[in-house]
Amino acid sequence: MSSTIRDVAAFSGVSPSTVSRVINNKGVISQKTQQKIYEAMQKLDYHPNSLAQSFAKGKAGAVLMVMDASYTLEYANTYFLQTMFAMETVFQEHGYSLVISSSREEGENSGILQIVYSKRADGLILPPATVNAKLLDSLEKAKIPFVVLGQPELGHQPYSWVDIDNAMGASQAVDHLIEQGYSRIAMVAGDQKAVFMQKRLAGYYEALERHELEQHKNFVIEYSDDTDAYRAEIAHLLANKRAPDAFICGDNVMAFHTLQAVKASGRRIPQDIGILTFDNYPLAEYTEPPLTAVEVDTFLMGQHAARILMDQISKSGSGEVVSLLPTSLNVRESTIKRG
Amino acid sequence: MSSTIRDVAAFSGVSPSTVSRVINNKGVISQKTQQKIYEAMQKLDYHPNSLAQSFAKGKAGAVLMVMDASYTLEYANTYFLQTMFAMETVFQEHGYSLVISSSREEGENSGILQIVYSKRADGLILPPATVNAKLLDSLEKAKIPFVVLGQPELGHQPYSWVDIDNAMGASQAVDHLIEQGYSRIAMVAGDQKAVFMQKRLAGYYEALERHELEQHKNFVIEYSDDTDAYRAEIAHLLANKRAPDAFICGDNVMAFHTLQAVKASGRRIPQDIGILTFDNYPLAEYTEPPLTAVEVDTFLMGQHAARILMDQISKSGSGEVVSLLPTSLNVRESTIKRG
DNA sequence: TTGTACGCGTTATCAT
DNA sequence: ATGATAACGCGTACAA
Repeated sequence: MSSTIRDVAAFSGVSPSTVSRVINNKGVISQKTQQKIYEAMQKLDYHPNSLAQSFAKGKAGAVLMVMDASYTLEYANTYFLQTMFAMETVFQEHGYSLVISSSREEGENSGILQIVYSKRADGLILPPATVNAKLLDSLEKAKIPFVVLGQPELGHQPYSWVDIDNAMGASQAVDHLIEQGYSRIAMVAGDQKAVFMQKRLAGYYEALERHELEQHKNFVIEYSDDTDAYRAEIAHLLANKRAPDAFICGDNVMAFHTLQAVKASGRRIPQDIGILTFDNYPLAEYTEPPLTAVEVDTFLMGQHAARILMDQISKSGSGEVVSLLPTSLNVRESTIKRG
Repeated sequence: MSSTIRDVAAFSGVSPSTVSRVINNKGVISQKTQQKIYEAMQKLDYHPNSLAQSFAKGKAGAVLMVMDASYTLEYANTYFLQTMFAMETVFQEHGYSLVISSSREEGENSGILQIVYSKRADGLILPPATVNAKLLDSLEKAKIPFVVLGQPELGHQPYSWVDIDNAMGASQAVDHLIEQGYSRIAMVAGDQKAVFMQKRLAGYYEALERHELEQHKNFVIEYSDDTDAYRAEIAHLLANKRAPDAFICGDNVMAFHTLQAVKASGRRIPQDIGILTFDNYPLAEYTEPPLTAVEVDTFLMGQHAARILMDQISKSGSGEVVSLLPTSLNVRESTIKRG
């Protein structure tokens, strides 16, 4: 059996409360007794029972991060893990531990609530997909703070969230392409119902406007999972006399197929056509030519989310905070038209 | 303030212990009181305080998974997350929650031990890199079960670990290539000090022997991060009259560069040269031609590790278990020589 | 089948 | 600056 606070107290000839004070750096304690107590702890190999501490304080000392299984297991995971790592680092600094749980079924949040109700977590990090009116209501009642990782669907929401500035990313992309001498810029978009996609489109339009470029309806291309169909579409588009001379792609897979479709059409990259992608996955730099990418600092994202949550937990109720993180451009060969 | 077991007891006119029995399905309770208690719990919106439960039982009800930051943040993460998801699923089924922590500095495991000593976890999942004599000793003393995720460095170790059968993967790869009519099979290896790499080499040699093929020393190629140098090396190798006609690559990046080096040399894939890779990352299927890959079921790996750990935790001390998981081959165009 | 009483290890309040 | 004492919410012998 491991030793308890009482053992330490007995060994050093003081009361348990004094030992507790030393452990928590609370109140004032004389140098002498403090010394004695530290020695006793050493001798007895004492380690505070964190479960008992949590229990006594009524604080779990833990944060629950929910991962959206359906989403997380796809591409996004490369990023998700960095985000998680960043958060764990912040929590650790604050003496909190990170608990992971998965939302298995859409809209089924009983697992999350279970943990909240059973008081196993002092705060939550949630993926946008799990957030719905019912959950919000429950969390409100339970008075437990949370931060959403990604911009939520609805307009303004009475809670904190963190996301990268997708509009800025698209805007940067357009600026760069124009600077490189491209002028007929197309955008390959995935699911336009997703908030981040809408933001990217908004940034794209904003930049075109800023540069006084015409907006061509057929320059916004809906990506299709039917690869052959998609490549045919690109080929068709390029055959047009008013074809685009640059593509901003929504993700690496779209970029990959676009790249190959463009090459197949006989156009040279980057001399004839520029290609730029959102997200910078490990293999993006290995394409031919390497892809210029809108870089997303997911580490920073996790860090921000974690810090905001820590704030809410300590100064219980510091209002909702929204954090839009800047993107940056990782310029590679695929868009270098001018030396 | 939320209601406690005492409130429920009072409300339903029984003693707290009876309520406790209902919660834990222990002992025998009459249908009638059981009914009453359930109703009371409902009415009072009662949820057991999991912290108090853990405290009373002296069990954390949690498992700690350590992630090797230096490794995890690289490519492997695509897999790591699936493994984590699988584990979380298993733990959840057993009523355990999953706590994540990162090992930040090499050999610095104070964080892990901190959690163990403070009794925040009942078991551990560890990456091979964290395991050293000192930690083993501490864990032994603390009597806390753990499972290592990946075959450890040293020979036989007195603990459980789970890994994929790397030798089998290499063996399968060779078999497939030979079946397709390739006969001069080279292997591109990364760091040969890594256990998994040694196993893959062993499988490769075993298969060559089984097929009575000669082992050429220069057919085992040490991959170099200096891309240009590596490609030159491949070019040089291919210029040789006794050049390989197939490459088994240690990971997707090696495969990518090999692919491009081979193409640059004017050889056709798969007609002239076959290329096969370990690991199947999202973008592996998007190369030209798509890469045949040794598939690793990381979900299964997590599941096994979690189950073994759950076993150790419940039947405290069921001896060490070693689990080598089968690989499978995802055949794509890059090795289809024969229809 | 149910109730009583105590303990789990720590913190917090109130004295001293 | 330190000690005594009472919680915290639950589980569990033991008694009934």
